[in-house]
Amino acid sequence: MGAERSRSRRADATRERLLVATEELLAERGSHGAGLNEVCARSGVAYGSLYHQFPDGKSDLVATSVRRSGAAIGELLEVLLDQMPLADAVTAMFANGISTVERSAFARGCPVGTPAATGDDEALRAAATEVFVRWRKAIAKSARRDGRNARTADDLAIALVSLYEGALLVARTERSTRPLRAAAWAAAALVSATAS
Amino acid sequence: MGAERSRSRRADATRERLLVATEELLAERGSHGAGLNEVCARSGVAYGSLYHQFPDGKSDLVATSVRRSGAAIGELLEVLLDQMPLADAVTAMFANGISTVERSAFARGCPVGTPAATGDDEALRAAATEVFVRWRKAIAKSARRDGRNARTADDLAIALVSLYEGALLVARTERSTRPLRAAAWAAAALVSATAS
DNA sequence: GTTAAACTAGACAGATCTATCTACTCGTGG
DNA sequence: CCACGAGTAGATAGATCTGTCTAGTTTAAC
Repeated sequence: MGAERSRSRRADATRERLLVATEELLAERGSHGAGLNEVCARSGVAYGSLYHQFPDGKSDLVATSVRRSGAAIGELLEVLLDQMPLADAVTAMFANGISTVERSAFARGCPVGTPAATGDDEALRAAATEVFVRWRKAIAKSARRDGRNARTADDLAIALVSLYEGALLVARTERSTRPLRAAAWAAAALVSATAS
Repeated sequence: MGAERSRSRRADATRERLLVATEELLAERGSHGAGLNEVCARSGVAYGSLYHQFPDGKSDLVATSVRRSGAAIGELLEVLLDQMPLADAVTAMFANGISTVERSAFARGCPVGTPAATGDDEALRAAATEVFVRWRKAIAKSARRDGRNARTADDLAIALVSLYEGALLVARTERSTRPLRAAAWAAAALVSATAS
């Protein structure tokens, strides 16, 4: 489908810089707090270039950023789930979350969940939903492989995604990794408690 | 401490209307998305009155609102934990969350977690932290009463709060109560899995 | 090398945001 | 009754936000 029109290297680099800056700002302050002026300032891209790359404006930029961030995390998750048992992969994902908030000195939360929490924009909401569903499907697949029935696997997957998002939110709010460590422990307990 | 200066009935009513409107808007769109113009429009209070009641402006209003919402939920939680076993109280809190998002047609999330997710304001962050700590302490106390050791009780309490916040976020994003129902199931499983 | 399209650049307009300011009304104590 | 402070009211200022516009630069095809 895509029919991705080819873009020049320079344009690709501009898009990339814009998306990186947007992702950072969204993870820090959500969609309303991420102003396009600051996106441009942080990325070093001129205001006009933004509207050339994203003709539908902020809504387009934000939805694209959420999809991109979500896909990156989803790929990591899928690779981990292919390489190790569910419990270990989940632990690794929480460790990744800890690293994210620590590296940013508790400034950044989840680049998907944070904007989704405040979004009144339909494109953003749809993009975040797609991301959450992808994550959940990957987890549920692994959970079924361990012998759980479909319903249990789905519920477990949904709960793990919710726990991850909530723990990131609380950790960032409290400026402590403790919520993420406690959630990682709980996630492991949950995985083993639901083992067939 | 407090030394709460007495206020007239009229002033109290004005404060109340402002706080109710602020709480709604914060639960819908977070702190950056809740404009003071809209707070006034929704509450029917004039702009000037807002700055009379909350001289420190938005920061003051938002932090007060978060503390108030958090205290109300905390009181409900504490009452439930006094009246029934931990597992039942947790289930009731999730049912309460389901009712919240359903009544607002998935427009509103948690009036504490939603603004906290996007807040770059220190007063807001501190208020939300206080609220989370209060909730967690109530849960941990109940968990210890059931015979869990202090560490397990604390970790369980933190995880349950995170799960609640995350499930509200995901449910609102996906416009479905399924995440909250799955999280309620997971919360119950977690409580029973950690029983001594 | 020339030309057209893709891309970059920043000024500008209109809306909205927070905060302040002055004028007005209400309620209560003397 | 009246005077004074508490509270209400909305206009206004200055900053910031999104989106548009026009002009200039780079890239790639011929």
